[in-house]
Amino acid sequence: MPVGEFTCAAILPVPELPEVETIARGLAKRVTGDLIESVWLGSKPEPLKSPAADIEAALVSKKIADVRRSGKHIVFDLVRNEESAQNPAAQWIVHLGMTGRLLVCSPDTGLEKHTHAVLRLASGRELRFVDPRRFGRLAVIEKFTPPGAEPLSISPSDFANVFRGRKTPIKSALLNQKLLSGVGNIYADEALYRAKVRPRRRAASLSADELRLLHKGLKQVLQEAIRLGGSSISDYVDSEGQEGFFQLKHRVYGREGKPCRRCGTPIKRIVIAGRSSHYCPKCQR
DNA sequence: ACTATTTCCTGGATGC
DNA sequence: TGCATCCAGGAAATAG
Repeated sequence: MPVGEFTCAAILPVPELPEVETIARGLAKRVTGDLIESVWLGSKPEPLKSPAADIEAALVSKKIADVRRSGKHIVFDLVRNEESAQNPAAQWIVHLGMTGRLLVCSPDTGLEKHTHAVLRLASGRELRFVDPRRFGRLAVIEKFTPPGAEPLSISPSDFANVFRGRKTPIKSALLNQKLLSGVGNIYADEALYRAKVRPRRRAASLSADELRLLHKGLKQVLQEAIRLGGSSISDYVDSEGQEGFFQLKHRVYGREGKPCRRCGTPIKRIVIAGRSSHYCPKCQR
């Protein structure tokens, strides 16, 4: 499956901030204004963070006023049919975990294995949640607040403060959703490469310059990935879900042993807190 | 208050 | 060919 410089993650990436952004935009285009007529929730308790009855009660007879991203969460603003979009009665929160997908399809489409939720829409279509590995989560809440700061809007000084005094490796700090919301394994590695910082460095040991570079590199790589993902939204076909939206050329992630694009040194792979981490031993210090 | 480790879960890849 | 084993990783739970 790996094709050229792309890893298999290019075909079915674990959704991080840019992927979730792309998915939320695609969903917003397709289901905004639609009415949820009924809800089916499968498989016992697993993917449900709220009780099934609560989810059903919150969704049924609500109109989807908006779909957007917050961290790695997809937020559906729900309003009662006759009400305006201004004051959502509730929010449906979807976390895709590693393998979660939201499909908009015709009711005739065969139910995929591991389908955990089906929303029947007034337009005649269905919105389905499929998640083989079941790390994804569904919840309803009045008003969602992300645990950490948005990497795309945090100020440089707030960004620096996030890491102040932290002894944990910078890689782990980047992955900590209570600090920053939305950064996953791929973009953490890619941002550290751009900042020329090794993933094992203690977060607190980064200089002001390195923190500036890390902030800039993180924003750049996230925006680039959103841009590339966004360009393929127009290719969405109802039955296909969110396929093929990811086209970023990784510089380190999944490139163990391959030459650094900057200096040719073989990229190293190490494990930090159980997560694979990739870096250039020459460019990153 | 932090930090590190373990656990959940399944499909795909690998090895014998 | 088939079966066992390993590995991927987001985030919550647990332990220190």
